[in-house]
Amino acid sequence: MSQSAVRVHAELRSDILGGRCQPGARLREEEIAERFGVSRTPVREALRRLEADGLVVVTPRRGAEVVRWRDDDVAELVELRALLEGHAARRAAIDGGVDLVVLRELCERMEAHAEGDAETRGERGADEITRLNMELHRTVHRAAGRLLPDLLVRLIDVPVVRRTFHTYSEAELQRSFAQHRELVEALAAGDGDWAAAVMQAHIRAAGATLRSLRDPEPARPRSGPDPGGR
Amino acid sequence: MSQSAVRVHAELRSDILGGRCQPGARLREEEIAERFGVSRTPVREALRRLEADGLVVVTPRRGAEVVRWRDDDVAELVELRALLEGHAARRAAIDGGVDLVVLRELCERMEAHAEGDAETRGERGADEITRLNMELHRTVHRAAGRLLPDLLVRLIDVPVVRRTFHTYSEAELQRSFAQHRELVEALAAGDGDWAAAVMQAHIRAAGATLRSLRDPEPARPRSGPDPGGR
DNA sequence: TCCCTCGCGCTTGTGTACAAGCTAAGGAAG
DNA sequence: CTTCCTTAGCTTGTACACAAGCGCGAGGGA
Repeated sequence: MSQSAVRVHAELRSDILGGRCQPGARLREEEIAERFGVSRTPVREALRRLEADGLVVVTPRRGAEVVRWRDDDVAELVELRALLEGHAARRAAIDGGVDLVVLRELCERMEAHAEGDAETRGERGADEITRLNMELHRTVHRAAGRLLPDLLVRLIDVPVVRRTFHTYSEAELQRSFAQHRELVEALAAGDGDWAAAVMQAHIRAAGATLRSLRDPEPARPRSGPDPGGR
Repeated sequence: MSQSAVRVHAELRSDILGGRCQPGARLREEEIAERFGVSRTPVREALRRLEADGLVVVTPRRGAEVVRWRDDDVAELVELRALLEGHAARRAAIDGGVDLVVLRELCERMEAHAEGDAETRGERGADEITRLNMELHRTVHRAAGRLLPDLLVRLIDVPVVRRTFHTYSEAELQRSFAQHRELVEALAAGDGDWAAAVMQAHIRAAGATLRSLRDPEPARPRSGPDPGGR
């Protein structure tokens, strides 16, 4: 799985996370194989890995399709992230094995990226901020243990989470940055409870944005099974 | 992946969980293919799924080997199980969507299996108790959400956890059963904090047994990187 | 007009052959 | 005798071909 399969996996993953694949879209093996100029074998491998990542659902004789997130799933997602990332922050603060220099640098780079006017920043800036933010969180997770990061992948590498920063208002963005700074401060102080609390607030704030975003969005006509068609 | 791959996956999984595969043992594709009378293709699929389950580790050009658990991994495992299963119990108690009848029946069947003398019970009885216990826990998880059960699979379907009941003393077994009963009572009462506390105690008690078990066991000479070979 | 059934086509599941890379053993040189 | 290099074998990665199942549409009958 070293060469082709890895490439296909990474590419498809990026497509799904970046929203370039509609939720529910079928992923036919041969089509993907043709697109990447490889055979179906590495494609199958990539799809199975995406399934393990929780990004696609594969049904025995029907193939793979991009996973669809329901509203209650999103609510549970936020709940579990708050629980686990809060725990991660506490452990990182207590164990003291987290690299504060790296964290502060990530904070600075994020803030620098947001410096420009929100209008001129565009999608590209939001993508970069998203990347840096995920890197920051991941750094905390790694400091908290070996099993935890693998568990959190399924909760964080999710389209729904990935798009959050694209929708943040200026105020929400600033609050997010402030929470990052406070988190670093709590970690530096070795205060587990403080770190956990900040992280929980951070996650739940993002959750609130997500919720308000998903309510008023009738963009797609067929968002559910149409009830009685006549 | 519907027929052969599923069978191979299930079989290998059972072997690993049952301790019939040494941790660190290499799993060569052709060997397995021959054993099951299939080609390497479904075997590869099964191995990738086992990797997703966290039961094997596959290195790019070296193939798959049964995962090895270090002592700190086990400690973290207990920590995370206490956190997540505690949360699951709380949610199940609050939401009230858990089937108490099923839970009580599982309790009864477990206790019935333990009725016989510990000597006459043997391995077979411990296996059955393990199965029932996992079914009980899983029932609680399912009542707590849709994402949580998938997350917990990686923490529960683990050789070390699976073997717990084989090592319980009579007293530990009875305490475990009592905690199950108390958990059901807390769930019936809809008391989230109570349920979470019982579950946490239940998990951590098992963790203590695990710890005491792994300390005095110099069975394998090479348990670590031998320091200085001369 | 509606429903049931038959059959065709598309997609995935599996088997097989070949290519590529890693490991380890053996030989030659210092 | 030790060490490095070469080569051979083994194992995984990929391509390709065939088999099997499922869905969907067309056609016929009630």
